[in-house]
Amino acid sequence: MTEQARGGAVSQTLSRGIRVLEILADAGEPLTIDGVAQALGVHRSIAYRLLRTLEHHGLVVRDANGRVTLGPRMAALAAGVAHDLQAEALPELTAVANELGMTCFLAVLDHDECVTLVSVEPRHAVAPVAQRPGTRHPVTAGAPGKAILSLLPPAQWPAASPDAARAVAEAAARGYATSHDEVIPSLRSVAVPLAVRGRGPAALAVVHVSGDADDARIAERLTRSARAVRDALGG
Amino acid sequence: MTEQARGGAVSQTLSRGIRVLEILADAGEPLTIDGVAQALGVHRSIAYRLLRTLEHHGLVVRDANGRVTLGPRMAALAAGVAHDLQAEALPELTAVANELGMTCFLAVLDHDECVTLVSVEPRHAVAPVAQRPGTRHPVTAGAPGKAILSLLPPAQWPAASPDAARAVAEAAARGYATSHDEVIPSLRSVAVPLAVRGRGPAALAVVHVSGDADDARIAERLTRSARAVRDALGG
DNA sequence: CTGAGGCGGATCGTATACGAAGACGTCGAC
DNA sequence: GTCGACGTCTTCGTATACGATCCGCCTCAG
Repeated sequence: MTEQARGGAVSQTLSRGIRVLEILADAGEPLTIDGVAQALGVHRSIAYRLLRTLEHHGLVVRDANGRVTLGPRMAALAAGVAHDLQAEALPELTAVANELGMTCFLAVLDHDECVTLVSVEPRHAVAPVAQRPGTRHPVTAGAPGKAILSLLPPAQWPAASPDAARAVAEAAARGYATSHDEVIPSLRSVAVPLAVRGRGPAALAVVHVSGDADDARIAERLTRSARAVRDALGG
Repeated sequence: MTEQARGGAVSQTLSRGIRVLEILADAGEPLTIDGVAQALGVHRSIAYRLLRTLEHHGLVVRDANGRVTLGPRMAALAAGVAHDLQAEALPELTAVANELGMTCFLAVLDHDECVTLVSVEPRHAVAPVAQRPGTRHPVTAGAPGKAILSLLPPAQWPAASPDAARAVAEAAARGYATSHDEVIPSLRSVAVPLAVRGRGPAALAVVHVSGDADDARIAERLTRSARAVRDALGG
C-alpha cells in the first residue's frame, strides 16, 4: 500500500531479501547487520530476520565479528545459469585467448544490459586485461553489446543514440562489432554474435590494448569459435 | 505455527523464494510455473507471485513459452563472492593447468561441503576433465576437502570416518592431500590448502587421469601458486 | 575499574502482507 | 468442437511479517 502499485504486486519480503543480496554483492566486503539495515532503509530487526533466513539457506555467511557476506552457496546457485552454454564456450574461450594473446569472454543480454558470464585470460599476457565475470554495462555501449543487438530486429533495440544504432547496423552487416575506448579508455574490443536455439542472444568477444591489431582477423577467429559453440548446442 | 520452530524464526516468503532459485538451479532447464509450484508443494498462485518478484529483480527470466529459468543477473550477483580471491587465483589456475596439462580449480569450505568456485582446463587437454564451478560434495571426500580440513583444528572437523580423519592428519603433515577414485572413479586429484587472512579456508587442486603422475611434484607446483595467491592478498 | 556506546539477539502486540481458492481467457491436442 | 493444461488476476480470512522496545555482551575511553 505504502509502496508503488507496479505492474503486478510483488512480495515485499522476498523483494527485500533480494535487495539484501544485491547490497552485499555491491559492497564487496563484510557488512554489519546495522549496515545492511541502513542500506535497506529498514529497522535492524527486519534486516536481522532477513539475514537469518538467507544464512539458513547458506546464501550468506558470517565471519568471526558477526559481519555478513555472500557465501559460496551463492556461487553454487548461480553456476547453473546457462551451464551448457558456458561449458561449451569455455574451451573455445581458452583457445582464442591463448591464440590471440587477449582476454576472451562470453557475454549475454540481460534486459537492457550486457553481462559478462565467463572470461579467460591468455596464458602469457603481456598486459593482462581483466574482464571480471558479472560485469554489466548498457547493451548500447561496447562491442559485445552491439554484437548482441545485431542479432535482434531494430524494433527490440533499446532507445539508443543514432550513432549507436548505426554501429549496430554496421555490425549486423559485416558480422562483428568493435569498440575503441568506449567503456574503458585505451581498451579496444572485438565481438561476434552468438545465437543459440532457445537461449537469448549472446556474444563472444576479446579485449586488447594493441593499436595495430587486425580486427577482421580477430573477428574471423571469433566467428569460428562461435560457430563451433552453436553447432555443439544445435542452434 | 504450522511449521517448525527451528533455532530461530525464518521468513517463510523469503525462504520459499530461495527454494525456487534452488529448484531452478537443480533443474537446469526451463520449468513451467506449475512445475515450480509442484516442486515447492504450494499453490500455483504462490509460485506465480514469487516468480514475478524474482523476475522483477532479474534473477529469473522467461522464454517465449512462458517458462522460467535463472537469469544472467543471478550470475552477476554471485560474481562478487570472494571476488578478490578468485581474481588472484585465476591466473595461477591457468598457469598450473597449462603447465601440468590438468584441470586446475579453486575450492572453498561451505559449512560441511566443499564448493568449487572456479575451474580452468588446460589449453591442450589429452583427456579434458571438467570440474564445473558450483560442484559440491562433502568436505570429507576428495582431495580439496581434505586439504581444506587440514587447515582447521580437528575439533572443527565434521563427523568423519576414522579413515578420513587419518587422511586429513596425513595431509596436514605433508602439506597436500590426494584422492584416488574417491569422488569419481578413475580420477585422481591432488590438492593443497590455501589460507587467506580473514577469508575461510580454501584449496587449490588438480584432477587428472594419469596413473603414473608424481603427486609430490604436482603438490609442489600447487603450493607455489597457493603461496603466490596468499602473498598477493596479504594472508 | 567503570561507564557509555555500539551491536547482536529476543520478545510481543498489531497491522498487513500473505496463502489458498477460485474464475476467466487462451492455447494446443485429441 | 471439446477438453485439458496453463498463465493470470481477484477476493478474503488469517497467518505472518513488521518494527518498537528491551536485554546482554563486548569494546573502548577515561
